[in-house]
Amino acid sequence: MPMSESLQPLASPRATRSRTETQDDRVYAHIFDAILEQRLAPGTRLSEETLGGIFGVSRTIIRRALSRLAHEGVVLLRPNRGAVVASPSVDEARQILHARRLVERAITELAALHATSDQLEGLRRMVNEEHECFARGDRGAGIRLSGEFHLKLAEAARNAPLLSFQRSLVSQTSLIIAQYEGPSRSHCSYDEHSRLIDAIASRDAERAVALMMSHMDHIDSKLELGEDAGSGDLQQVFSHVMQERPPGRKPR
Amino acid sequence: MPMSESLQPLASPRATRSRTETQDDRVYAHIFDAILEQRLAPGTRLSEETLGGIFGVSRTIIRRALSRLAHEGVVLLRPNRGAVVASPSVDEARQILHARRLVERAITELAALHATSDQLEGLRRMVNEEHECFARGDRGAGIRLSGEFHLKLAEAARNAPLLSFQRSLVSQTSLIIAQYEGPSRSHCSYDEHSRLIDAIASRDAERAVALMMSHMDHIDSKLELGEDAGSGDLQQVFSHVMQERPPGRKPR
DNA sequence: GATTATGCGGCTGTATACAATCATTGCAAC
DNA sequence: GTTGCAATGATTGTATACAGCCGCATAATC
Repeated sequence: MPMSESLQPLASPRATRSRTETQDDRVYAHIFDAILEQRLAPGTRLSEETLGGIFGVSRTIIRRALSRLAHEGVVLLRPNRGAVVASPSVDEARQILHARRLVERAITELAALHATSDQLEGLRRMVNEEHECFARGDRGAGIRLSGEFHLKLAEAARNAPLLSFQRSLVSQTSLIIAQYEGPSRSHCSYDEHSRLIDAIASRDAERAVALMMSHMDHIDSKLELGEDAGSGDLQQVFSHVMQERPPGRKPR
Repeated sequence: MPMSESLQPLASPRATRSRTETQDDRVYAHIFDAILEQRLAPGTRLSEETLGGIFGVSRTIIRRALSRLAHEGVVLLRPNRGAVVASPSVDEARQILHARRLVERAITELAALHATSDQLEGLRRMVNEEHECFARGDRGAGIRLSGEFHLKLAEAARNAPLLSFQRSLVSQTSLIIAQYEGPSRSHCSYDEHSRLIDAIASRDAERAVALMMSHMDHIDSKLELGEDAGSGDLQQVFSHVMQERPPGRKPR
């Protein structure tokens, strides 16, 4: 089959993407978004052949996309056993959130130094978009946009390695939120993002960092990363190691 | 050709590697080490076919290895134009070193909390090995081992995302050292590493961090990241954008 | 003589065929 | 009824064939 142009599933998930993008980027982005928006639950198997069928490309492309996703930690690649959507354990979640605090602090400081007015404008637009998403109840897109806000901020910090690390942390955080968010669901108050931008715009690094840290506290407090001490629910305890299975499963 | 066992070039570059490791890892490690030990200079082209011939594997494997290396920033993957050994610009170098300070601080604090005596033992052994390398004048292996020390430390910090980020930063730092190190070449004093271990072993996080930061200062001071203001040497200025060429090149 | 076409060689991008591996299921033995 | 084993099916790991792109070199033109 010579690379049929058919089956092109929906246009690019979001508007802003280069025209020169290659196939892999398209596939990568689609799977990525699907995971972050929870259309693919943690633990879901990602068969190369199936995905190849869906996107109309060969396994080669899918494989590369999965490899990238694995590098970012949103997909787990088990040798000879295929790929699954990652489901961070409570301990992993703590590590990720800890790392993220460090990075967010650094990024905030740098952004307060280097952010251009264009970038600040872009950030404000993004907050509005995020606000709209939550207003109309699109939780998945909200989580994703909230993540993209932090990514845009990282861009403003002008430090490539930090940006790339942040990308991986934000992705994984989104996964954690999707997995562990408590019943409150009030959510990443766009208001916090908004005030953060104000502080950065006025070049007040200290205040910006303080806001960011309290923002992080907020996120942590909404998660239910219990004490991990025997919840009694086996299903829950082994969720990070369990395969997904069709509802009616037989024990043996 | 069914995967000829021939051409297996030298055993694994270092002793400690799992038996279950796949071909990939072997190729990856070889190229990685070659770059860090400067047997492959920045800018060198890495042809898939050539490498495949050398290691006796197909381009598929080489491609994966190169992709991993690109993720870590030691290889630059130019679409349709092949891979080259990365040569960080002065600005990129600064970003990397900045990020590294952040990470090293965090890692040092965590290591002071969590390092086990086994890990401390391993660190001390590593410092000795490093010492021997410099003693017998093996600069390449010295740089590599010095990097591995910082990686082992990151392991002791028990934070997977930080470890993986550190891996990428250390690799790139090695590249920077190889590229920009001044004439002094006195080098990453193993003594500093040694005293750092002492501080961590005595759980004195504050002192450990102070030592680490002065260690970072030391590294910075040995680099010649000039003011970047017209060094006059075009070759140098455009090194990050320039193709490598055989010595006898004609202008047009 | 300088500048722009054009053909050629080498290399990468993609798809696919084949081999190896793992998980599952059914059967036999205890 | 449970446990261990072997065949089977599905899925990934690897190699390779083919197509397309890039850059260089030669050749043609102004």
